[in-house]
This record gives sequence, C-alpha cells and structure tokens, in this order.
Amino acid sequence: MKSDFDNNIPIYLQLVEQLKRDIISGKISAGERLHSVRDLALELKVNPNTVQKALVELEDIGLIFTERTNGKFVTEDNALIEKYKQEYADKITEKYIETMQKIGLDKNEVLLLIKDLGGNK
Amino acid sequence: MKSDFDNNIPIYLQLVEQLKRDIISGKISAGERLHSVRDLALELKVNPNTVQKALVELEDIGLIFTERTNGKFVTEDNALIEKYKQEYADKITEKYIETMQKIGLDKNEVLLLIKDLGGNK
DNA sequence: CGCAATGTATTATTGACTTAATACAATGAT
DNA sequence: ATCATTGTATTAAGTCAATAATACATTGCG
Repeated sequence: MKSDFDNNIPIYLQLVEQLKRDIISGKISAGERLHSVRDLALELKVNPNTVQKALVELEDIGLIFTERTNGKFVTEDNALIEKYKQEYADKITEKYIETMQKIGLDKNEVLLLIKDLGGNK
Repeated sequence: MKSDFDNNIPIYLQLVEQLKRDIISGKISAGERLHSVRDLALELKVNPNTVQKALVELEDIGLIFTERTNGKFVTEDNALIEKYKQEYADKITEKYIETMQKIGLDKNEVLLLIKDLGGNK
C-alpha cells in the first residue's frame, strides 16, 4: 500500500480519513477484520502508537469495533456506513463549493470546470 | 474579520491560502497595500511571527512584494494573479473529484450532488 | 533632529505529534 | 501448559508550530 502523507496534517488524522474512505467505499467490507495494529504500522511505515490513535477515533464513531486479543473489525451496521458515506460526500462537496465561491467562481462555472477535468469516466 | 482556524493545520499555511484566495478573487486588488504585519496579527489574533512567516511564502511565489519601512503590497502583475487563479481552481477541483472517486462516486454522481447542494446561485 | 511606523531578527518557552522501546493482559492454538 | 498474537499502556526523546518579549534597521514626517 502506498503511504504518502501530507507533512502538514497529523498522520493519525490522515489515517482516520483514509480508513473511513476505505470503509464507506466498501474497499474494506462490513464485518471484515483489519490488519493488526503492528502490521498496519509496518505497512504504512508509521509508529504503532500512531495507528492506535487513529483506530481509537474510528471506534469512537462506531465504524470499527474491537475483539480483544483477536483484532479490530469493521462494523456490520451497513446503515451506519451508508450514513457516513452521505455525510462525507456532502461535507466535502459543500466545502469545495464554498472554496470555489471564495475565489469568485459560481456554481455554473464549477460545473463546467468539473466536466472538463478529472478523467472522463 | 472572522478568524476560524483549523487546529490541525499550521496557521501560517492557512493564512497563505486565505490571502492567496483574497488576491486571486480580487478581494484585495492588484497593487493594494496590505495591513501591516502587526495589524494583521491583531486582526487575526495570532502572533506577528506567524503572519510574517505566511507573508514570506506569498512573497516567494511573487504574489506580494515588500517596500521596506513602507509595507507589503499585492503584485501588479495581473497575468500572474490570473495564472494562480486557474491553477488554484484546477488543483482543488481535481483533488475534490479524486476524493469523491475514492469513496466510489463517479463524475456524474458528483455533478448531480453539486446541483443539489451549496446554494442556488 | 527626533519620533513613529514599517519590516525583520533573536531567544526562550510551551504544547502537540511522532517515534522508540518496552511492558502488561487476554485469548487461541499447539 | 506454553507460546505466539492480539490490543493496550507507559516513559522518554526529538521535532516543529506558535507564542511572548525584545531588539534592530530604515524611511517618512512633523
């Protein structure tokens, strides 16, 4: 797995976002077991403490749960996952539109720009 | 001026982005004098050193210039400003689309979402 | 001249993130 | 039973952003 982190944002927060996306996109399925804290740390080339900190946050919001001595698993609550997906999509979309408006582009200009950029799929 | 900063990103970088947007949107005009480092620090309620650090970055990329003992001014090179505006819009748009694809939404779904969200203007 | 305002530089301190190196607790498998 | 694997906790160190408190240099102005 590629692990390119932005130096200007705490790694554990970027990890939270990355894993959240993996879950809401279905890349990691509901009920699926995550790699162990130590393994994830090796894969991502970060400290186990950093991974642990991220996973605690994901557990706090209910996206994963822990079976002690066995591992951590993605929630089996598909409705919750779907809720976070909608929430995530809305949040970053609103933030994006807001930023574009700050530089003076309205929604129509945004729509045109998107049609021209970012792959044709 | 409201100064809501994200605790998880260095303030000086958020300041660079904010001022860059103010310039490329025309909120601060070409050739216009910025408030002094000390005044900006007071307005934004941050340390003068933090403001200074941000302004150095803006000067490095040519968006502002300094007249010692007189102040700092927005560049008068409108072509440069326009270049950064295009660059900025493209960059955040591509990043946005990329993120949406990571959670499994394609461009058509993105277009629909934008039409529904973010004000009607 | 003397002073105020400008940008700039320096030193010290605090706090958060990250890493490193361990250690402990609990469970499943051999 | 023993051991490996899991999550979890602790302590120490290093880095960097941010603040605070100054100080210096240069220019314009009264």
